Amino acid sequence: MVTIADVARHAGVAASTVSYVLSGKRAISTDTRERVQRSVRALGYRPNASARALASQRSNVLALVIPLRTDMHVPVMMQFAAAIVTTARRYDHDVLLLTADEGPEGLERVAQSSLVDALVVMDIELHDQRVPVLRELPMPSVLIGYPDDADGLTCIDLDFVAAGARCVDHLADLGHRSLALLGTPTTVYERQTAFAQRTLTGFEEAAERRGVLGVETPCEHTFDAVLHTVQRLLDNHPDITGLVVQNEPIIGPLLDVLRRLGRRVPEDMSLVAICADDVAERQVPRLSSVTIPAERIGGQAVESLISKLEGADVAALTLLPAALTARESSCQAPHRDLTTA
Amino acid sequence: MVTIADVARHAGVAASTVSYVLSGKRAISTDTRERVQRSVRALGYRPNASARALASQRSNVLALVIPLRTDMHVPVMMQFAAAIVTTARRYDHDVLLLTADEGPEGLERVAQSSLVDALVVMDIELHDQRVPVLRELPMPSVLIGYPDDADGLTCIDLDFVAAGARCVDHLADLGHRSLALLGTPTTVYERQTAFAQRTLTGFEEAAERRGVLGVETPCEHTFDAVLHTVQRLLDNHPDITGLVVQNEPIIGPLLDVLRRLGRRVPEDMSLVAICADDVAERQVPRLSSVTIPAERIGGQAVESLISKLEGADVAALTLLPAALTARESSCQAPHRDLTTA
DNA sequence: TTGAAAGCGCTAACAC
DNA sequence: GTGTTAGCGCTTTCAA
Repeated sequence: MVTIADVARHAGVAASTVSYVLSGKRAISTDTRERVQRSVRALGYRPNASARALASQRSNVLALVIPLRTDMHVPVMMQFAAAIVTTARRYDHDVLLLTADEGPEGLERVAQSSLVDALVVMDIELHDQRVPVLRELPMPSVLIGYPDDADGLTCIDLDFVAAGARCVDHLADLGHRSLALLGTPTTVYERQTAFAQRTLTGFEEAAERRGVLGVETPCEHTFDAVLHTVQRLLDNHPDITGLVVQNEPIIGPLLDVLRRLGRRVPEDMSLVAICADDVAERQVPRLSSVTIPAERIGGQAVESLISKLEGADVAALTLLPAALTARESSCQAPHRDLTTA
Repeated sequence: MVTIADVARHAGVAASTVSYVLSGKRAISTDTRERVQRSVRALGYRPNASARALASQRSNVLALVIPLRTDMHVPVMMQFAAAIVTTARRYDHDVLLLTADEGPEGLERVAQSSLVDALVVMDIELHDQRVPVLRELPMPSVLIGYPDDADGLTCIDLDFVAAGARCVDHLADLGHRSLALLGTPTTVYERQTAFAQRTLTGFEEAAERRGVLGVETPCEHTFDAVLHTVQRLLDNHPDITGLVVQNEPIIGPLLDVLRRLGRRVPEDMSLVAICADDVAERQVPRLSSVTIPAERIGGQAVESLISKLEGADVAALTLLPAALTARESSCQAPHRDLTTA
């Protein structure tokens, strides 16, 4: 292994000079700098990460806490992870992967052992056990998600309340009077996962405000679950003409089920999804949707963290606006036969 | 920050004694051990990861190189990642997440800076640029995937040649004479991704051996792509009655397309997928499939790596057998009208 | 503009 | 069974 001392000897300078050339933290004469750089290349020197971290009190590693549960095995998680790793690398940081089931102790472990400099935490619940822990940790963190008590924490997320409301408004504007939210699996609500709960809130409030019926139901990922859920929904509420879907894996099956039940999309049933744009666009018909800007959220989470590491202040809460793109799956509500009313 | 010296002082012993209590690397009297453990708890001591890594030459971190490309944004990757992280934690290791597009330099970077002790590399290509690099790296690695020149490397994967062949055999046994492999997107083949190429090989060899027609076609992830690919396939080869699918995201759309084209599954068209079991089981009809044992592969990859770190020899190549589970999507080939032959 | 030297917090060889 | 001590490879203060 090549050490900084080897480079120093080769270049005929002190080890500290090599260090300063590499870090740029003090002025170096052009001659010395070039000599050192040549030696670095000649010897193939790579600074030892542990030594550097020990001396500088900075590991240049961020923790990423991600849910690896089955009810969350969805492509959008990969998009978040990709954005976070890519952005971290741009700021010369690496990413340590933690699963959510390590729990609060996992956060304490990596933070208090100085394995990482900062944390990105996903899959936030409204009353998240990790929130008080994060608050006490001696290092910055960013939550992707918005818990109930976010005091003293930095949160970034899509404004899911607005997302739920935006879907209702879109459908209500088209004349739909009875809507349903087809949500995530039950376990996600039971955990009080923030994005799901907030969407519910937005959906309810908007339905109330617009004076339309708003029914909510969770839905598991199997085809049969989709079939039965939709059947029950339409049996109990035959007037429903508008569906809001927040459940990526069931989108394909759902379209299929509606076809089987003889409901044309959008003529008989309008659909709006909350999902990644590419998912919405590769369906037939292409879905009207509120996009989940995973890249932007992930990228901004890392940038906030880097800013905090540099001592800057960052916004406590960033809720990205929920933009709806109307595509082919939603249209004017079917004409209601007023004589039967 | 609480250091080992603080604990030593509190317990009235030398720092090295604390270290030995923690590591168990030498005998300690019960009395001393308990006193030290009490001090550790009382002070909330956590060993500093960098200091430990620097002194012991072990970071206790594994690198995981995973593809975060769009053509790979599939749940099975999450399953691999989950298994790898979970198993690593069981052996007291953490996982550093690298994206495949860091390339060979990324591997050198984390290895030569001693950021990690060992590497798990996924998404292997037949002629993978990283293979020669891994061979020269001063630390163990395990490939999930099987490149052409695997000399001196440790590889673990499903036996995809056998998987492709197993699907053909299953369908041929049922009397099907014309088969097609509906594969991954073109880019995956262009990169010569190992699992896709080897499946192709197995499919071809088995078709040849069984004397049946075996047509192959890539397929993108959009609904339209599936529709056009299948249409073209059936136009060019109207005799095809058996389909092998190796493309998780299109499974739903494919079933839909076949229905639209008036082909009942399995009566008119038998289907066998190469995918995770849960995906196969949540379709209607439930799919006959060769499972991708992501948990087992990921778990075993980490265990091999841990063994190697401990100096043990491990098998150079582990190909897990391809087991086919017959479900509802495959059956006897439809009766052929011999008069038209 | 550069060098010397003191740590950073831990492990492990050596000594008793 | 336990303590002493010399590093691990780097950063950064202090001094020149």
